[in-house]
Amino acid sequence: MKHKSVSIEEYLEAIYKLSRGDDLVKTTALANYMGVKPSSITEMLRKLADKNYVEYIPYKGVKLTKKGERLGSKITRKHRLYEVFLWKVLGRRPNNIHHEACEVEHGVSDETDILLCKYLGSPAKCPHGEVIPACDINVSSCQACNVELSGRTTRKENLKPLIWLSEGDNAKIKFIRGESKVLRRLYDLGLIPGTKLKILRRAPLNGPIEILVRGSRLAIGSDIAINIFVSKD
Amino acid sequence: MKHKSVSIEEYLEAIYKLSRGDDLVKTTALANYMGVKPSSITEMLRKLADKNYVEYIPYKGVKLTKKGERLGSKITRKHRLYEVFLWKVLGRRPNNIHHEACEVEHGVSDETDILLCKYLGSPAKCPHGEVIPACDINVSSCQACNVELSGRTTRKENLKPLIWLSEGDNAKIKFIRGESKVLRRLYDLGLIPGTKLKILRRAPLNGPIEILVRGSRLAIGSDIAINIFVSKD
DNA sequence: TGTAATATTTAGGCAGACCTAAATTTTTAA
DNA sequence: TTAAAAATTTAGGTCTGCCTAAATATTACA
Repeated sequence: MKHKSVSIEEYLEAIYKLSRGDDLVKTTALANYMGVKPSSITEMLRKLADKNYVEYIPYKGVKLTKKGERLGSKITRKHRLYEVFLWKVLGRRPNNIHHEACEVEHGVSDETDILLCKYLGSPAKCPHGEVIPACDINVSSCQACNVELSGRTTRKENLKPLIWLSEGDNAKIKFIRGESKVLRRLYDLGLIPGTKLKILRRAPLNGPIEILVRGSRLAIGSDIAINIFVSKD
Repeated sequence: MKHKSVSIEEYLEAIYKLSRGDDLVKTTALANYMGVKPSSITEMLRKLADKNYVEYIPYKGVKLTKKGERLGSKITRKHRLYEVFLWKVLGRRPNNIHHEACEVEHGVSDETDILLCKYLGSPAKCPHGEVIPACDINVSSCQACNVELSGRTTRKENLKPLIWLSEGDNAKIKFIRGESKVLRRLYDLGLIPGTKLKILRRAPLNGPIEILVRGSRLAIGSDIAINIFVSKD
């Protein structure tokens, strides 16, 4: 591998955003989002498919592979962490910072990603309210990350935020983000890494999510649910 | 103007670094520094000259115009401030961070530059010991910058750090960087913005600099001199 | 001073990421 | 169900920044 392509990362980030990791994304949607002509999208999708970042069905749409989702969510994460930095640390207003984050995100290293995340207190959302994806260190909580500093490995699975699941989905908790009080609160509810659950009902627009855990119903607010990352089964 | 070119900024940064703003830089020196073939350098220098960023004399070398120096020093500044951030705030080791700063520098906005500078306490050097160029806000000290938050204008002149001058040079102090104690210390020595001076003797390698101010000799350490920015006359 | 070594530029190509215009497929709705 | 509309892809360019090889200018030193 010689020189990582910034535009490949931009495409993956866009597809990640428009698909939430699931649905097929259409050429025109991408073209509008990225501000290029549809024909340029087609061309690039071919290239992404060649490199195994996406599954591309001509005329139908495109969706990320595991590999593409891994990179797409990583770039998205760097973008949003940098936005949080500009906002919380430097005091910038949330408008006007998106563009800067777009330019910088491709240059931020994985190491900076992790250190910045800790420095910012493992934030859950960017200044515009979007979920910050989980890191890819193989830990089950941010607390664990604070303890073992070296000898880190990488997660094999791509995790989804619980709040992205649909009614009826089954999943297993894999990672809990945030300060120790988040972890404790979830522990009290019996929601720890390894716990299996099913989505029963989703209130619209940031309302609570009803889930089934070990046979009993539970409603959790979106402010806490945003810190729960799962693997769908 | 449509889309600012990252590589133009990289060339200007390299020329700035290799020339310290003064001397002619040779094609081969640039080629080695930038890791491209000399023929690519020639081609780019032509383009830079067209855009009035450099004065290019074929077979002889190249040097920055005012405009080129302004941009070259600005990029260098962003690069080094970002390095200080990685080093002092995130705790990264100085080695291995240069590359990341190179990638990110072009995306850092002027506004972030200023806020980051304040946040870091107006640092004088990057982790590798290189001088961080002055900002281009039209103030005579960092203290002034803290006071007037809006209605800022831009300096018309490009300033040089005092420590870059040679024996015999005459100059005028235009800007003093750093916390209030730096300003006070220099004030006690009679070195305030507007003061004219002449370089009498430079000790090698970060030794003190002897200057002539209002008829009397004065020796200032390089740790303090690094915060004095002048216009050569 | 003249010639070999070195530095630099010129000429001609290539790859990436975009574009327009034309062709084709899919969708919509009469 | 089918024709018009919309979406998508194909074909053929452009522009940027790099490369190699060949030509030319400069420098070094015998």
